[in-house]
Amino acid sequence: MSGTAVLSPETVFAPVRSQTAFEETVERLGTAIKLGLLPPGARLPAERELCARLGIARSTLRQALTALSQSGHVYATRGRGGGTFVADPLPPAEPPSPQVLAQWRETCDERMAVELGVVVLAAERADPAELVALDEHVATLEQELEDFAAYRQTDIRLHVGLAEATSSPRLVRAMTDVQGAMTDLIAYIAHPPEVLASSNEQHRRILAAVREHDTLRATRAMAEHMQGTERVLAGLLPGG
Amino acid sequence: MSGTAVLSPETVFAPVRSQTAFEETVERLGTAIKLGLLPPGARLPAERELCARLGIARSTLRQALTALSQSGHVYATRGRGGGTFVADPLPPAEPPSPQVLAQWRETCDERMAVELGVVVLAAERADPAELVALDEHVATLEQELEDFAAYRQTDIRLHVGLAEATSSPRLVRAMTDVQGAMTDLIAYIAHPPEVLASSNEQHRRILAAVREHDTLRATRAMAEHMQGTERVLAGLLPGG
DNA sequence: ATCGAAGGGCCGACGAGCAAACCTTTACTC
DNA sequence: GAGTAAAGGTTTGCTCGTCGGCCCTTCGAT
Repeated sequence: MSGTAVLSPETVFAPVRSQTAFEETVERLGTAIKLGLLPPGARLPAERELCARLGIARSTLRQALTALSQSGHVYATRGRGGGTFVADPLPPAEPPSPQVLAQWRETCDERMAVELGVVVLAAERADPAELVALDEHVATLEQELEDFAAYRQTDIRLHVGLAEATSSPRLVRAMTDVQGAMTDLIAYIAHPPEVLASSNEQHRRILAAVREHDTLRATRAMAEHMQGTERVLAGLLPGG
Repeated sequence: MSGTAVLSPETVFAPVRSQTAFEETVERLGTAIKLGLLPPGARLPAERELCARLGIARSTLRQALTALSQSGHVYATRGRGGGTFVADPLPPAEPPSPQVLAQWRETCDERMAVELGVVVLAAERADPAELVALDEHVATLEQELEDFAAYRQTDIRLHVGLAEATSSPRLVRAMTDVQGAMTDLIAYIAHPPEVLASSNEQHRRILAAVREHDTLRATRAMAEHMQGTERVLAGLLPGG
C-alpha cells in the first residue's frame, strides 16, 4: 500500500462548472416539457408559487420562463384564470449539437448505469399496482409503432415510471435527466416499426422479470434493451 | 395517450439549488483527499495551475484551499519548492450529519446504479492489464482485514479502478462521488474481519466474472456485494 | 363596477466570482 | 553572497447573477 502512485488526478482536477440558477431552471423545465412530463397545454403553477417551490427568486424564474417562451415551449396569458402553459403544439426539436454528439457514448454509459440500477431496485420493490400501470404503457406502445414521436413519449413514461417504482427520488431525477439527454440524441434518427416492435418486446420481458422479482432476468433484459439502442446509434453517429 | 394525467411534478418542481464554485471545489478536493485519491503528503498542483485546470479564478480556489486548510485536510508552505500538500496524518473523520443519515437509503440506491453500470461496462471493455492491477488490490485487501481504515482505502481504489476500466470519465466521477457519500456513512461503523473477508471474496468473484466478460455473473456478484453493505447499514442506522 | 388572481416590469442591494496586479518567503544557482 | 525563480499571500476594483420588494396591467368572477 505504500508506494502506490496517485491515480486519476485528471478526474479530480477536471473543471468545476456549476450552472447558474437560471440555466438550471431552463433545463429542468425544458427537459420536463420535451419528455412530455409536462404535456402540451398543461398549466404550470403560478409564478409566485413556482419560484417558492424551486427555491429561487421570482425574477430568476421569470428569466427562465422568458427564455422558454421565446423558444416556443411555453406561453403565458394574463389576468385572472391566466397562467403559464406548455405550448401546443411544441416547437420542432433542434438537431443535436456537436458537443452532445461528441459525448454520445458517455451518455449511453450513464444511461446504462441508471437503467440497470433502476431495474434491479424495481425488481426488489415494485408493487403490483404500479406494474399494472406500466403494462398499460407497453400496450399503448404496441399501437404506436408507426408514429415514433408518440412511441417515444410513452416509452419515456414507461422508463420514468419504472424509476418511480423504486421510490427513490434521486433515481427518478437521474432517469429524467438521462432520458432528456437520450432524446436529444435519437430525435433525428429513423426508427422503423420493426425496431420499435422488438424494443417493446424487450419491455415486456423486463416487466415480466420485475413482476417475478427475478433480478437476474430483469438485468439481462434491460442490458439487452440498452445495447439495442446503442447499436443503432453506433451505426449512425460519428465515432461508432 | 390523451387523458394521461401529469406524473411526478414533485420531482420536476423540486428545488434547484446549485452549489457555488467555492462549495463545489471544497467538495471535490475534500472528497478526493478523504478517499485517498490524493494520499497524505501528496502535493497539489500550484495554485496558478490548479485554478486554470478547475476553470475558476485563483481567489475562488484560495477560498476553497483556506477552508480545507482550516479543517486540517491540507497545509501550505511558502517559497520556492513550497506548495499545498495533503495533511499527514489526516484529521479524524466527522460523524455523519443527520441530513446524510436521513438519506442513507437513497445513497445506497445511487451506489447500486453506479456500481452495476460500471461492472457491466467493465465486463465488456476491461483489458487484461487493468485487471491485473485490480487483482493486486484484492490481494492487498486480504492483508488488511484487521485494519478497517487501510481496508477501506484499498477498497475505494478497487472500485474506482473498476470504474476507470470502463474508460468513461463520467462514470469515474459518479463512482468517486458515491464512494465519498458511502465513506461518510460507514466510517463510524464497526467492520469485523469476517465481514471484510466475505466482502473481499465477493471482490474476487466480481473480478473473475469481469475477466471472462461474463456480464451476468458480474452483475449478480456486484448486486450481492451491494446488498451486503446495505444489510449492515440497515441493522445499525435509523429507519433500517 | 369592483375585486382578486394572475403575469409583466422595474429598481436597488448584495454577494460570488473574476482579473490583474503586487508582496513575501524560500531555495537553488552562480 | 547576490540574483533569480517559484511558490503562497494580499489587495483592489469590477462585473454579473440573484434576491426581494414594489407597482402596473389584464381579465374573469361576483
